[in-house]
Amino acid sequence: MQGTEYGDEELKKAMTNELRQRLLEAQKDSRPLRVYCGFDPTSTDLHLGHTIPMRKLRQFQDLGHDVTFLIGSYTALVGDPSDKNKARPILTEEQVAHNAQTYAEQAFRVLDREKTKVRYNGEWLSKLSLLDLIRLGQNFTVQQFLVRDNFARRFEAGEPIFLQETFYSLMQGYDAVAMQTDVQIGGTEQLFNIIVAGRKLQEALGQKPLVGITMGILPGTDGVQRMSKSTGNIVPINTGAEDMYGKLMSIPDFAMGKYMRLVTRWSPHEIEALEKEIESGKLHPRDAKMKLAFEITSIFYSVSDAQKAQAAFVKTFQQKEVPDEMPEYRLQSGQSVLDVILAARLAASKSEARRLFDQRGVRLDGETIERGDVAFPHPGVLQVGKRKFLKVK
RNA sequence: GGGCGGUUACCCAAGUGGCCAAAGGGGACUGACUGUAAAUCAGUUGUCAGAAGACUUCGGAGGUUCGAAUCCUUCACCGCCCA
Repeated sequence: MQGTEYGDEELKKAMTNELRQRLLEAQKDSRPLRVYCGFDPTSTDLHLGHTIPMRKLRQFQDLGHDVTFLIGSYTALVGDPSDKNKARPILTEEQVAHNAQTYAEQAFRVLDREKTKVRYNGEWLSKLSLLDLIRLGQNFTVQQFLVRDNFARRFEAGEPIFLQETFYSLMQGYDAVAMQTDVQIGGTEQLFNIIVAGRKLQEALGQKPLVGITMGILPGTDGVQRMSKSTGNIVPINTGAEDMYGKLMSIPDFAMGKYMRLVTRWSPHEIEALEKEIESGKLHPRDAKMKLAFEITSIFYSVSDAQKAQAAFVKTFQQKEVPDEMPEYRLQSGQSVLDVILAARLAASKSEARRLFDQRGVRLDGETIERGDVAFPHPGVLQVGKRKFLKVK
């Protein structure tokens, strides 16, 4: 149960026991457990935070269980209140469809394509009638929802709680019913949806309530706030090995433990051993972080990609040399340095580019260029900031 | 339906007629240093202009004023209380 978090010891014990029992039963009946985790396609990029439950799915998969990657095509229309302190904007069906496609592809960086069922919850949710929905709702009271931490906080703070947000839990609970789920995985913020809604509906509809596994929350690159696109601290999956490696090297030292526990394939013993080595001074924190970055990068890319990324990192940031590979740009006559930076999109606007000059962040073959409005001196390697390189020919 | 309060830049959040391109925090970016794109320290963070300055921005539209994010009207959305 590495990386799980329930916020309540009793619950953790209960779920651990139930899972154990369920595994035994399944073994006796020689059938795999039906395990799923739902992802709402609310953006186009999956990031490391998303992959935590995905990796738990993968573990089940590797143990021979029946894993479903559920795309919340319908729930995304409603918007999950769980991971926000305010309601999410509601997406259109087109947006959802588009995002859903990109999600499934990215998911296979973690999951075994052959063994994974990809389903959309619109499959069954779209068929529910109003009466069905009412019947589902009869299993819950408003008070039960108000107790939920996320709602309680917003209620206290006088922030909006939309009625449709309560449907969200019902819908997710119904997913569990529709798939006759044995085990559901999600982040800790899914506790209510999984443990309350899912289990309760299953029981009400004559199914055995699922075992909920809730995973700890991964902080973003700032090390503190939850990884999320809107706080701008994500490590996207489809970002390329080098960028992923670099972004991981930029997490604060104190966040390494969480990343090791939640994202790597390392065992608890290995992690403890590493941490001891760091503490005793035997292992340099930087080297530990490099191991971490290497491990995580190689999960999503290949080992050789990770090696390349590491080599490039060492070269550019530790030895401050020019990387082997970089985009090229063909200089046109009459272009100033500023023109080149804009044309190659190394800065978002002229003002931003100017600031970079003022801050002494622009170099050509190692020589700082003080102003942007001069003609491009000569072909060479243009460096903008720490990590943007351009071979100008 | 009535009363009151709110809508500010990437996010959170101050600002209630000129000193506001708009405090503060987060994020992001740059530099120094280093142990790394960590930590720490310093700086930057609307656009355009070499500087002076100009232009656009504070939910939308209109208005008052020499001058508005700040006042008025109206529209939209949200919260609270009452029904």
